[in-house]
Amino acid sequence: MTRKPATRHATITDVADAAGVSIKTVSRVFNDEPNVRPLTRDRVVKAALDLDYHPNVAARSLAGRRSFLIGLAYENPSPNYVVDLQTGALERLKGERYRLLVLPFADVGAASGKMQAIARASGLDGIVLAPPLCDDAATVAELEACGLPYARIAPTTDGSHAPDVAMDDRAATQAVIDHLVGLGHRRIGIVRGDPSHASATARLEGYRAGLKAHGLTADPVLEAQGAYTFASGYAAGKALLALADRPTAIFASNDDMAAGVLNAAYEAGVSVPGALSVVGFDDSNIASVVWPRLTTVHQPIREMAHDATGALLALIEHQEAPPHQTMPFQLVVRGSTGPARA
Amino acid sequence: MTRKPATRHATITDVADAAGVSIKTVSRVFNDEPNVRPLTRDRVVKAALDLDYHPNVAARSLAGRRSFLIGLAYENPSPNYVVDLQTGALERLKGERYRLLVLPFADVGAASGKMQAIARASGLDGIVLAPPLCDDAATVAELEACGLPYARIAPTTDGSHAPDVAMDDRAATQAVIDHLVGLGHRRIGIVRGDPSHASATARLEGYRAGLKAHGLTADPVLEAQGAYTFASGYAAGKALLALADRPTAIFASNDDMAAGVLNAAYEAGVSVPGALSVVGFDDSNIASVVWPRLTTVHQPIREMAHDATGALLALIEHQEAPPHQTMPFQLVVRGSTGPARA
DNA sequence: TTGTACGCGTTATCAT
DNA sequence: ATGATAACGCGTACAA
Repeated sequence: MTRKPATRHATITDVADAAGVSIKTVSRVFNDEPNVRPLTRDRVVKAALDLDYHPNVAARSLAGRRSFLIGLAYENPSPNYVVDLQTGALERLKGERYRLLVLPFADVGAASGKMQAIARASGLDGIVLAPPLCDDAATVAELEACGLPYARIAPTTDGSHAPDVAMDDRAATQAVIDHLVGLGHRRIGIVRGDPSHASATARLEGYRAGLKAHGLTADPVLEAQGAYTFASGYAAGKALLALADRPTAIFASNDDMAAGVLNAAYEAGVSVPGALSVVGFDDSNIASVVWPRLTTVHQPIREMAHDATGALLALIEHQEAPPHQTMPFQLVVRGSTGPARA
Repeated sequence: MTRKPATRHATITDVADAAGVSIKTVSRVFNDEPNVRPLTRDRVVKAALDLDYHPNVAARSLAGRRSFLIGLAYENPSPNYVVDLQTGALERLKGERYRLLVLPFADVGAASGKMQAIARASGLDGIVLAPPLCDDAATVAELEACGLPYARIAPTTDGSHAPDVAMDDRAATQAVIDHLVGLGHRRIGIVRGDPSHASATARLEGYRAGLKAHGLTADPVLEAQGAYTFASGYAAGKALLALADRPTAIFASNDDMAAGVLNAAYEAGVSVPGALSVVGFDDSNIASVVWPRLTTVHQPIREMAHDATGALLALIEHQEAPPHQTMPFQLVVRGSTGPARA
């Protein structure tokens, strides 16, 4: 077993010496700055290659006053959602000098008011806020106050000057109701999302508005409370199916809960979509993994995370953000919905 | 709209002045070094609080020659697995000064040979390697050569001096076979995992050894190839069920594929567990979300990630790693397995 | 127990 | 187009 030689890594000075230029010129080359002759550039590049030189991140951060680190803050119980989020952000960062720090929180309370401290402790250049943090007034106010650049993914509330990439949850949910009513359903239940997520409210509103648009009256009994988790969907589904006058269709405010409803239906011996139609929201991985496959609203989380990250970069580098962006939603009809029984 | 005041953050010098001490003393306080009178310490702490002082991460990294950044490298198609991995690592880091950089790779090839460059580009102090990267000879050799501290999660191969937290995949799979044979199954199929994952081989070996232990001969026809994804499991399940002399039980090398098999069974009108028993591996989120719930091997991924991260920290800070650790596995029997038909 | 002085490897300013 | 030199904010010998 050989001892690791304490090889000092090559520094910018080494490269400068080897290339016969000053360190400033090397710096220019590595920062794609103008005013360096192609020939000089080549010499520097070659010297760097020879010496296996890599700029020191810490030194760059210290001198440049920026870390090239951005955070992705979220509080979401669904692994599928989380991975989509990360993937989108990471994809945008590919090829950039920025790196991503993931910042999961157990609940909004754990993040609220501490965001600035976390950002400084980690030396972040900016933060991408995913639901429900992006809708937390305290968090937004804090970030706004301390001037840290941030962007929001799928916010449902206003009151922020930060760039964001949103989707119209309310309209999407209305489209769900249209679909179900079109299949002949009249008694439609809902499993509400975690009330601390603003999206839960938007979807509930869309549900009610959808019913109203078709001349149906919302029945409080059919509005079961969930928490965006599989277990909560299962429990809510069980309750809904135990109703004397039970619904022929259930809209779950996300896919994980819809999967729970599906399970409750199996247990109750209610066939889907024969005796019960089920709709989810998100079109996350799980929607295509359960049986029958879920009819759901496709929410382009990856793209949203991607674009929000891009907006944040623009904000950091040019102090200006692209305009507010709204993504189109799309109802994906699969096997879990069918005509209402005559 | 108020303009953000260009407030220079307080530095260690400001705190030193305010507390009437030297910067070295402040440094001592913030690094929990001995030899500072309680009274002095209090003065420093108070001054820091007043000035809202937070140590500058970049300066610390530069002067201290370490970034307090560790990477978590993986290549895994299952969101559930990935989130468990991250959660475990993050839990261990809670309260420490270290931060986590996630490093997902599209495939081992994308990581192989580039790990060192990535580490230097991001200024990592160390890396946690998850499957299948932890079993990639090139990656391990590279890390070994450049002397970057690393730890491995659930490795299936040897040839590394790094600490690791493993599980006996082979024995676990044998236990699966024991369970199935105990239920009267004789014709047992397998959906193999992605061959680039060493775990796929270990599980295949366990499968074969399990059969042999019960005097059963392995039938190549029953060894379908999968890739650890839902879709691959679905395809493999379909193929297995289309066999003239089809299996009465199928062991899928991970839960995602087991869910795929379940879907294939539904489509083929084969009832589970009535006409077909299905077993997964991992006990990831999806195992409890499909119907029927999957009998599977519980792999404590979070704990493994947690402990491997801890081992890495020990390696970084004390140049010595805790001994190799093996986690116990556990067969979780749920609804997807039942007695073989007479 | 406390302080001084230097170095870490860059970026940035201002010459040239 | 290029270079000299001063920050950047902190850790660390070494001294007191």
